[in-house]
Amino acid sequence: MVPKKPKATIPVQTLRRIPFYHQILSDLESAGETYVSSHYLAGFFKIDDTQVRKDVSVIGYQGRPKTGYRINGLKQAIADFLGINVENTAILIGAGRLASALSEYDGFAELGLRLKAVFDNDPGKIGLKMGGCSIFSTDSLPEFVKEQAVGIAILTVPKESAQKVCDLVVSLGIKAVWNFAPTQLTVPPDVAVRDENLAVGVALLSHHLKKMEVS
Amino acid sequence: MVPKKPKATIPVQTLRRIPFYHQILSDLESAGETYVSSHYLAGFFKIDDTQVRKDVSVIGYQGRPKTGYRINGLKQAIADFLGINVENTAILIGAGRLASALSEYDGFAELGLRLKAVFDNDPGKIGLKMGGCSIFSTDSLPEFVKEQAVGIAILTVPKESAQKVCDLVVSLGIKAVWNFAPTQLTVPPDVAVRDENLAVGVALLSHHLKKMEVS
DNA sequence: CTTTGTGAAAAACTTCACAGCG
DNA sequence: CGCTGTGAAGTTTTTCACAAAG
Repeated sequence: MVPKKPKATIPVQTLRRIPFYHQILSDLESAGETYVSSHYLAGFFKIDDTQVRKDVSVIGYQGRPKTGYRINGLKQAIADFLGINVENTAILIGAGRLASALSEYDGFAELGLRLKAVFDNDPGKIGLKMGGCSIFSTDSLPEFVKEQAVGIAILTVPKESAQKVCDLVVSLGIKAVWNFAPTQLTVPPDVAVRDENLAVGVALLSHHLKKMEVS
Repeated sequence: MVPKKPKATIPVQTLRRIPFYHQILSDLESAGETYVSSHYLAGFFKIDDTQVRKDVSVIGYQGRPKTGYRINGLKQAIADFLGINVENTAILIGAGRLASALSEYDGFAELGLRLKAVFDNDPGKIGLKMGGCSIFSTDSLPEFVKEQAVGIAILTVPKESAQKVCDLVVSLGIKAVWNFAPTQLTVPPDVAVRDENLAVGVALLSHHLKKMEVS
């Protein structure tokens, strides 16, 4: 009779899996499905059904024996849990090709991310458009952040300037940094950084290939 | 007196951290440093010094008391361990903007990744160049893979066709898939998939922001 | 009979404590 | 001392076992 379990401490591994659930549920929804089982969801990871059920219980959703989880109900619960319904605002710093690819990425909207502005140092780029936003000079960044609420700073700058730019946005009060530069950033404890480090992908796949050779 | 410890089973978490060590070491090397301590490396993660030393021991490298780890020695050991010295060959499927951003990513070479060819279905793109490679028709993919050894297939196709393309490359014997489409792929157990899923980044950062609001 | 929910057991991962070495 | 290396202890995460419910 108690549908919600706030649960004080959320397992990190669970938190990592939740976005994947959201994506799988979106795909299922598009495919016209309405119910899904923990077993089906577990199949996408190397985990047991039970773990999926524990994860769902952390999210605060309840399924039904025999039928499983209502897809749109669970998807909604995940969205609430993650806060991706609230529409987070974001700015993009560094208007290179990666920025261009990201800004046109249609998944952003679905995840509640709203791109507000793009910044770059190159005078040749200032004034141009990217992903429906104008490109401004990085010099105007402090002013912009003071006027507009910005949730997430997306960094697509060269690795040499990544830490410097990161320090800047942190000093302006931004609490979430999404780093695409191939370098490790250091931030105060109250700021979250997500490193979208391509080296990890290369490394894991390369390791898999090497392991196969041996065995 | 035994410098190497092959160690049968490698902790997954360790495997995830190793690429980050590699990157940090590269940065330190560029900065002209020669030695690094486990304490320094631990500072980039929320982990203890000890864990770093365990990770290094898994890699099979030995440090020196008082001085720490030789940066280029450890970096080399990681490269050997991951197999990124061996130069893995890769092909890119889906010649969109993301592919363009990836193909010009200079970190690939440093990680031993060699892009061999780009494939796309759009006749308007075939024959053009991307990242120093020619763009071929996807129809010619089977033939290409038969002739050339391909380690990694990089998927930058729309999510609707991702699974289909994945099945194709798997059927051609490719054992490592790097998926940039926002969907979950299913593959046989001997094939490794790395999902470079942007939704995870949005979700984790969004959750952090929501958590801050509450507390 | 199938699938969720959950306490208990098992496994994996991290930290502690301290030996060893320069 | 300062820092690595490692067995033991502690914590977190996953799996097992089984009750409950349609």
